[in-house]
Amino acid sequence: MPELPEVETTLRGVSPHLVGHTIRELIVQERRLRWPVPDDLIEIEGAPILSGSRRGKYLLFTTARGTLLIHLGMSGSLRVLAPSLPWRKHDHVAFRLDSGMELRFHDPRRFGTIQWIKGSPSDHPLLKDLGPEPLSPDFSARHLYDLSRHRKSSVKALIMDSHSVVGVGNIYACEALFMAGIRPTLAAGKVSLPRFERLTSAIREVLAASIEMGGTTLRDFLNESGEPGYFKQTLRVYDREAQPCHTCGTPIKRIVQTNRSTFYCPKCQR
DNA sequence: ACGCAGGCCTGGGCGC
DNA sequence: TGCGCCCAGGCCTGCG
Repeated sequence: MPELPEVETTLRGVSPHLVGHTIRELIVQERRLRWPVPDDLIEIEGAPILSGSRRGKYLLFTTARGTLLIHLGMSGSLRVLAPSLPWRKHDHVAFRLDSGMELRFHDPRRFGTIQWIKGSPSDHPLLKDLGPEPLSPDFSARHLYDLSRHRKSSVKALIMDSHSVVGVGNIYACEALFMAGIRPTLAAGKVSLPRFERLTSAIREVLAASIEMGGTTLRDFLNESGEPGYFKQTLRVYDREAQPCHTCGTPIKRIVQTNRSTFYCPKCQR
């Protein structure tokens, strides 16, 4: 489920339950995630959580001893619930809190990650080379333009590259390119500065709007309602192969780029 | 150095 | 109903 808006929604949902609280007990049911859950994560027991934040799709919870990093991969989710609730299949890790609740990590495909970072998170290998946050002022048309000169790969690959900008997954890459009227296959190096202006605006817009809608999910977040219902209705090209473009009626095309599905309108996107 | 396919996993949907 | 195949919202690694 998680693209950036879902990660942000998750952060907002779990943070109030974690920040200012202490993890009393760590329970690891399955340590085989993308990388093994590290042994020294046990150090989190007894250390009050000082803050929660997000960097790209990474969730960060800081303590005086270290930082808990969680990535949800393709299928991960977090819930705060009563420890008495039985473990579902694919519940892998639980953090028992002093509040009597627990944070539970669930991930069928196990592409997710749980790491324990000592020292500065921004120096961590997973974080140190990340590009700007799409909703921050550091993310600009000029930034993309400068990065893209002489790049022969596609503009879609550029915006999905976390060195360029974080948090733009396959869905929102497709959607933003549609909004900007840019053909996903276009070589990044051939996109003009004005077109990058449109593209950066579109990326900001689609992510911000989606986070807004994540707000609806926020309320019932703890009941594991899971999938936000806003999704399908909002999407203008993603997963709409052969269906008419909302703007011009032309059938939406599906192609494969770098092993991922790309959806676009062959008429509106040039 | 750069760009891309492969691989990590499970589950859902489809055609036969 | 069952089986095999394809596909999936991410991202690191290693190859050419």
